[in-house]
Amino acid sequence: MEAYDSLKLENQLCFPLYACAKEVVRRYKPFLDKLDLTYTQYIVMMVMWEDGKTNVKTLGERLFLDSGTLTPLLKKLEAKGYIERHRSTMDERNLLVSVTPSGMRLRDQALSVPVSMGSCIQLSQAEAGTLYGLLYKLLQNLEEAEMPAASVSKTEDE
Amino acid sequence: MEAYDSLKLENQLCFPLYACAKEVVRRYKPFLDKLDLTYTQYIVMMVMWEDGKTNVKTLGERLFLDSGTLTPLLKKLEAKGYIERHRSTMDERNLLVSVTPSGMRLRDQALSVPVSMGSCIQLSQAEAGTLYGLLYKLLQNLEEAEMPAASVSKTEDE
DNA sequence: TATAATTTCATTGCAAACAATTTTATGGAG
DNA sequence: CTCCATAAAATTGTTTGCAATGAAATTATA
Repeated sequence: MEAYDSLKLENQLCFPLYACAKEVVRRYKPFLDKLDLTYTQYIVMMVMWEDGKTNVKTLGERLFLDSGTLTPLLKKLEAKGYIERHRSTMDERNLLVSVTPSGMRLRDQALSVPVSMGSCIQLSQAEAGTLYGLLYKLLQNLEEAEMPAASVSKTEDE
Repeated sequence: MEAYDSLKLENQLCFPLYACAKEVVRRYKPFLDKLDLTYTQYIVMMVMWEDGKTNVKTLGERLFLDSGTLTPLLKKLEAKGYIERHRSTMDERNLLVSVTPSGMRLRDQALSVPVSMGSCIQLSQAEAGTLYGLLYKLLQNLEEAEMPAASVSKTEDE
């Protein structure tokens, strides 16, 4: 047990998490290219297909993205004709985002994407379920922990 | 069971993976700021601390990064004085990267980072182990699957 | 009601990340 | 030795991603 073992890449949980996410998104690209979507645009469209209409704030909360990322991305989706952006008349601070008919048609083409990706993942139902559960648990833990105090002195772990 | 259920965000494995990775990296920021490192620079330094000397290709294979990402990043680390970059005299295509004494001193400051992050993650030893195993399994599956067959129709020549 | 605080989105600046291309170097095949 | 394929980095261009800040609308409060 060396003094610096905790700094070895293989002892990190975050690294396979980081690498996996990156590689999975990269695997999506060939399939999403056919829809003229990037991965982030794809998950935005998934919310749009489900909800039909929302605003930037709600979208950001669901996807863990902020307006700095969403604003230019939504403009691109609008330019492609998949969504529309309008200010709410009730509260003009809100930007309402809604799917267009063209955007809804895209949904049918997108149906093949999860199927194609499933064959890349190659995990059993049980493994995928376990992974899914742990990731959402971690996501929840992170939210509860808020942002680190940056001046954390010494926390003992078991 | 709707026809479009497979396109629901909550039925995706990739989304919590994507969101988790992003949020975890974000939680690193306050701690890494003290070392004047970004997350990607941090994992590069982890390899440098372990290996002392390597080249861009090997670094990229370990971290799943290409030269387009590494080249500017390594220049920044060099500007900070943590590493040095030199062409190999044996094969001038290779760029050798080595850690400086200043870079090695950084290692001691970095020791607190995994400790601090552990308290954000909040998973039991068993859960972390399961997650770790599944992520590496997925990573391996992705590598074996190569890039999706979307446009791979090349006949092999001898 | 005037103004202060909050909310919502947009903007700016910087650092990834990667595909595609280019540059330079090496290693054959003839 | 010349020509060509391969290999390793670097470069270019586009899209994320986020912190920090700004602008406009709304709400709360004195």
